[in-house]
Amino acid sequence: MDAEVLRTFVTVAETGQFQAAADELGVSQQAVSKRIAALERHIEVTLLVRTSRGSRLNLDGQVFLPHAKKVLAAIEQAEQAVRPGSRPLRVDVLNRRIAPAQAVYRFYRSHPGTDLDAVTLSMENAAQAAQAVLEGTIDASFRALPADQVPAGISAERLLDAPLQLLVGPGHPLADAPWVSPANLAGHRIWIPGIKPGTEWAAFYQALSKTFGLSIDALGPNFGDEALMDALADSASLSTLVGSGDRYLWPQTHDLRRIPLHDPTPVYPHVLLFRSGDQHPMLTALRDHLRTVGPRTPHDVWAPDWVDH
Amino acid sequence: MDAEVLRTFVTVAETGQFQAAADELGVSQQAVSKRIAALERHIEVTLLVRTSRGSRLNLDGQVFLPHAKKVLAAIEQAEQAVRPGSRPLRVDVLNRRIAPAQAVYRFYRSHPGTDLDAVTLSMENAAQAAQAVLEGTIDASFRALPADQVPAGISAERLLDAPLQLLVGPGHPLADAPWVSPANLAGHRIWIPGIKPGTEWAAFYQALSKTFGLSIDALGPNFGDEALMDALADSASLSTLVGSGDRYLWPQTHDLRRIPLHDPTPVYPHVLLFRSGDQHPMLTALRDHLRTVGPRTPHDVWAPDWVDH
DNA sequence: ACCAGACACAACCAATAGTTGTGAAAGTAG
DNA sequence: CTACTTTCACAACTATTGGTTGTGTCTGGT
Repeated sequence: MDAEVLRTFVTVAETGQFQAAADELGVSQQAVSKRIAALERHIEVTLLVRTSRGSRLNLDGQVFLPHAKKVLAAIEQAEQAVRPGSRPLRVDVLNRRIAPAQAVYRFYRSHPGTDLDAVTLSMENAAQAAQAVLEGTIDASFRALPADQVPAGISAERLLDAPLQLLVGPGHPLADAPWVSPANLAGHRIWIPGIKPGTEWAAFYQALSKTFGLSIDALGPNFGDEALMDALADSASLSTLVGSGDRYLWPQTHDLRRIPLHDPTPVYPHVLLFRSGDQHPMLTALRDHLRTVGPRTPHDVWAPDWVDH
Repeated sequence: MDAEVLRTFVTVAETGQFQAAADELGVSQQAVSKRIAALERHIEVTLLVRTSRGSRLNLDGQVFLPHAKKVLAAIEQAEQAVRPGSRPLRVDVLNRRIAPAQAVYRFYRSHPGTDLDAVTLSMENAAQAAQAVLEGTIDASFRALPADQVPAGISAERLLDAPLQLLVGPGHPLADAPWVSPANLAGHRIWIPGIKPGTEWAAFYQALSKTFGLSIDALGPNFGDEALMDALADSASLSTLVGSGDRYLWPQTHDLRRIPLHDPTPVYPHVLLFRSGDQHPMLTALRDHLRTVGPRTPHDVWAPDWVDH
């Protein structure tokens, strides 16, 4: 039972002759004859009355015709359902609080009619996220995956740089500085709780530390934002690093200060991972959008050298 | 897009591995692999994630699976729809007033749950009815078709003999006879209006006339039963021939007499025409029924020699 | 490190579906 | 009534497809 055979039958039924159906389908009349014969042999019922001036449906043919059309419609629907763009693009935004989620949300707002799922995978590290993309669990993921770890079949495009800012309590020496260079953070205690070893976060902060000679304490479990903010507010020496994108997400209840970093500006580089050759129009639009909006700070930016080549 | 391919996909999706699906479908693992690959190539989307411990559906596969099942269900339905017996048997009973209609009705009553359409075709003659059967417009027809005119592909079985009776007015010489031999009708005026030339009726009455030396006036249009009954009631010499099966259908308003014919009993032989090899269970049941009920008068019966060999 | 399980690739073979050429049947025109 | 046209079917051939077996690669477990 082949779609082409059913299509042939429907065409013959509608045109009333084999030759016309053959022309319409772009095959020879004999091929149509064979297909119909095969169909009739398969269902063990003759469907058409052949005369010397065309063919008409008999009773069984009249019964079968709507069913054949229904099958064809179902096939059409099935093919449609998996056509690129007919289901929402599923993007892993890492964490709803930070830059990728905001970027995707802005994209969603600026593209009316888009259908898009922003999800947060509980993936340990970027490699696992890449695997999830490859396996089709999600369509794309914002991660900081080292270029040499991008698996075959996955494309990676650095599309979103999130500048880091220093977050300190009111008693911190840098509390009133307009900005600070990362090099000048050497010696300061920087606490970034909840970074798991082996993740791209760990690698990122390790690279940052090494480049600027910092001592970042990025171990231990995630104690929650409240605990961190409490600690910052109480301490005259403790600081942490946050993405500038999540500005409004940190409650102002603790009178914490955000100090921009410049000269250079360390950015957390978000690489969009997606299946190579994925034709989903929403994916193309998202990439175009991010490339156009240009969230990547153009000059005097630092990022780990293992991103992008 | 082939049913077998979709079935394979569904099986793989449900078993979780190619090998198990292959076993279930009775083909090799490689064949399953090829089929899935062909399907994915056709819809230009990968549906399954292959791992070393089986295969799982990806997002597109999950979307596609119910559609594939729906297509298979539609195919199943389509095949079911034309399976012998899934639609009512369509029998041409020639004329609702006479023997075939009654026989079919009795069959219908004695077979609960049967689904059957008794129709009256406006066919000029038996050959056309046979053609209609052949073309599948109807499934069977009760006719008196000469055996040598049965077209290829049609089977004919004489299943119903309708004995003729003489219908006369009260003033007719035979009005009070308990029965009469057809040979004794020679010389009597017999009027059977509405017989068209070239039909099996005309041939039947012609054969009857010739055999018993009768003079049957079977020409002219059908004036309607009322006109015929009026004429019979008024005349002391006019008679007509009717089937015994339609006994109760002739109103008794005219005080007409029915005289049975015997020695021999002329019967109108109904041959059931149907497509050779038709598997419709209702058709088989109808034939069995008629053969068992045995409407064919067993002895001393006359019928034209061109029926049944 | 090795083995077992799972899927893909390659080579080969049989069956299928297409092609062209031709024929029979039946309606149509001269 | 014959010749022509149209329609579908059949036959022979070919190309493609879909199946098989044999083998390879990858991965997870022992």
